[in-house]
Amino acid sequence: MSAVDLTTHPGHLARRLQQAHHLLWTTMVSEEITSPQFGVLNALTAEPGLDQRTVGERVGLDRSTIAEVVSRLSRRGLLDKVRDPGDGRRFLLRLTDEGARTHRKLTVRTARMNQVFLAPLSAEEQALFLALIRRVSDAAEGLRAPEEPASTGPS
Amino acid sequence: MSAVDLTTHPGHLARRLQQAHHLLWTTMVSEEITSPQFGVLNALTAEPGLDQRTVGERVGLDRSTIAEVVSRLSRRGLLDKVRDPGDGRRFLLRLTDEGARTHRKLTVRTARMNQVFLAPLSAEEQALFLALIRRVSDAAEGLRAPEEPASTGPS
DNA sequence: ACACAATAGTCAGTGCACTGAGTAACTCGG
DNA sequence: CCGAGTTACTCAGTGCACTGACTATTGTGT
Repeated sequence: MSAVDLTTHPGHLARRLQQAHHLLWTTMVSEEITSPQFGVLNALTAEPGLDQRTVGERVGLDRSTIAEVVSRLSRRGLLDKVRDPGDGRRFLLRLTDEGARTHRKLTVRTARMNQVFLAPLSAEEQALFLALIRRVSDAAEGLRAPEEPASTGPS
Repeated sequence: MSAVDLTTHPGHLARRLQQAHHLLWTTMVSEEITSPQFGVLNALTAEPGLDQRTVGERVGLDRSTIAEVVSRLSRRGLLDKVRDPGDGRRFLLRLTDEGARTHRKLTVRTARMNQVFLAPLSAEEQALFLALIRRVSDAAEGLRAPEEPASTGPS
């Protein structure tokens, strides 16, 4: 006994929400390009020539995951990856023409998909919904780095 | 140009939310047992002897994923898996003593973790937050099965 | 009883996500 | 200039998640 109601657990609901989103994405946007991959295309549309780590930061992918996503996109010819001549550690990423075209095409579809996804909510609820998720995520993200502020303390 | 603001995309935010949750879970609840695994323990606490497919349904895991999760839990001795004598296709699942103990222990910690996770929101906002996620997920889930009602139409 | 459909589960393949260990390249203090 | 630390990336290992193909069992209709 003493089982818990999972529908009051934000983690469980977050997982279900992502599953629901994945379902809509594959049917309404693309079966080839995933949502994180679109995020990378989008980041490189905004800032071409970004290095791999920074792209990961923009999209919310850690160093290992961004490497895999980038290698898939590059294998499909959607982006180019070249060593930074000024810093031999970095890889600079840039969309190919086809990458840019793919991004344009998917942008339209994602907009439609987001509308359908959020359709059960009123306009105010939609804004509130997004704001609440952002606040919770940002707060938890903040717990990761202990912040060590430029100490005004002793020594 | 014409890049999009990902912070207005519910899919992106859902993914970030789950990452944030994962971070808190591993630090505050357990590094061994994952959130989906806890879901399975919880379902079997509520309804011991459930078959594998139904457990997956309760927790929101498809047939392939529930198989993997169950095999991990069974390998660690947290549950037993036996053929249903009445239906040779089914496996019936039941927690071991250690499985039940683990569930009890983690229940306390998940409650604490959920508090921390939702701490940035007021009590009303928390309730609203959970309700909104549920509504969006349920609605998208409903789009999966086309519903084909017991047709009153022509033969 | 026998063929056909439906159901429970497995398996292979792909993709996201995190950790920890390792490598190459840069930076900074002496 | 040179050694120590930092940074960007890779690689191996684990785990969740979905699809599509396959097997075994059960259930149904005639």
